[in-house]
Amino acid sequence: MYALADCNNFFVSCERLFRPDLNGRPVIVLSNNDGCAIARSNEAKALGIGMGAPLFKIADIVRCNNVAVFSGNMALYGDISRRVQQTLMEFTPAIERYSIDEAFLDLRGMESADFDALAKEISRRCLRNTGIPVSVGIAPTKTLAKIASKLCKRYPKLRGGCYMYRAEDVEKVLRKFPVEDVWGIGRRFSKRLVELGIKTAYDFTTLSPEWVRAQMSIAGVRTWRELRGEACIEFEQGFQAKQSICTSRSFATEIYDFDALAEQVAKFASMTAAKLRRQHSACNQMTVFAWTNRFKEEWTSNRGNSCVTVFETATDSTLEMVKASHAALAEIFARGCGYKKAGAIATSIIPKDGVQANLFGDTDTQRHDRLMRAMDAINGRLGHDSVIVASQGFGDVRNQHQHRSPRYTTEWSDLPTVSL
DNA sequence: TCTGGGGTCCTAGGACCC
DNA sequence: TCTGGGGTCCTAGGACCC
Repeated sequence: MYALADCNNFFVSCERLFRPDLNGRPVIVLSNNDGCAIARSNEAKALGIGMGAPLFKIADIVRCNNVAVFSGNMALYGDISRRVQQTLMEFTPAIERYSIDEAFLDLRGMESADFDALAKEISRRCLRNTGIPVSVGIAPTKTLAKIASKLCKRYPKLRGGCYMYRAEDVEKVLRKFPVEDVWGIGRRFSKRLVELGIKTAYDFTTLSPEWVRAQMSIAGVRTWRELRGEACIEFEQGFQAKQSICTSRSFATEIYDFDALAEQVAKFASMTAAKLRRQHSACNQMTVFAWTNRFKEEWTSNRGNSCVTVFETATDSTLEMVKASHAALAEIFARGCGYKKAGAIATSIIPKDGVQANLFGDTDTQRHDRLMRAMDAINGRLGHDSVIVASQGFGDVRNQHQHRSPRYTTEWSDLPTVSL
């Protein structure tokens, strides 16, 4: 059996921890630049605010219904997420952290347990320890556990825990479960399936595996088998190094100036390098991209561009990556273009201790390593961006966060920024 | 006026090799 | 005049997830 623990409306629940007055009121949390609603309380969902709805399109609903609005506060959410996970660890060390608000638990070996009681107890203890409401589904496959946890949200009677295993019960649930809500069946395929009359998860399980394979490739077959009770999505415990690392942002206003954009891109490359070092990796390649505003007609003929840099030797050096980002941007930058979003992606990632030295390289890797260690140590103690590469610039922040709550649980003390 | 950020996996097709 | 077969690797694009 697998359990899925899914935090309800997670970002909203985090904000409410410190603002209990908001219980019962519609609340939303916004994406970067206060762009879209990316978390909604049940009250906000009931008002018809969709996932990803742009703020300007729901401005009237927000105003007329006294919706509480927050900018995303990832420092807070990350910390609360860690605390929820700590509570989950009280039940088993076999935990797969699937996202900031979801984790799978591997319950194999606990067959004698009363799983329905266990599901409810996990939920109860998470709420008690952290204040976050959590839906816990237990089932023989990950895909079914996801469905079981969704049932908890739909039926408060379940008290946060749902154990689903008997074939006839599963079938009863699947017959009513919309195919588009199944984990692994996204917008594209569910549209096609519904057009073919495949409306529920149960309908999907009645298709032939050959048809599913041909139409939806092996990922589709995996979902098909999981719904039929055959576990075939692996449980991934412990730390997994990322195979690609991306840092990107949209800008509040379009950037036309090369130097201004180069500063932003330098910042992204620098953040990507720091993330690489945090997981003890180095990358062989970096992609720099700069896109125009995809919602604006005038840019349909010029969507922007991207450029791949291949390093002679795999690197995690901020200096090298910032330098490369500048050169890459120079390759793709077009005068007269209004850039709305840019980023830097590290790919072809390998463990840092497996880096092959390059016979002909002229970078003094050991000096870079020492410098990066010092930089990370200072930034770790004094707050990130205490020491930066000068080409990142000191320009004002180009993002909007009008509704940011305090970083209640992780605030750095008010140390001054140190420039070296 | 205003539209997020960060990932994974699979497949098809081209380049290249012998 | 005639122009193979089999394999690997890489990349771009598309699907999915939160």
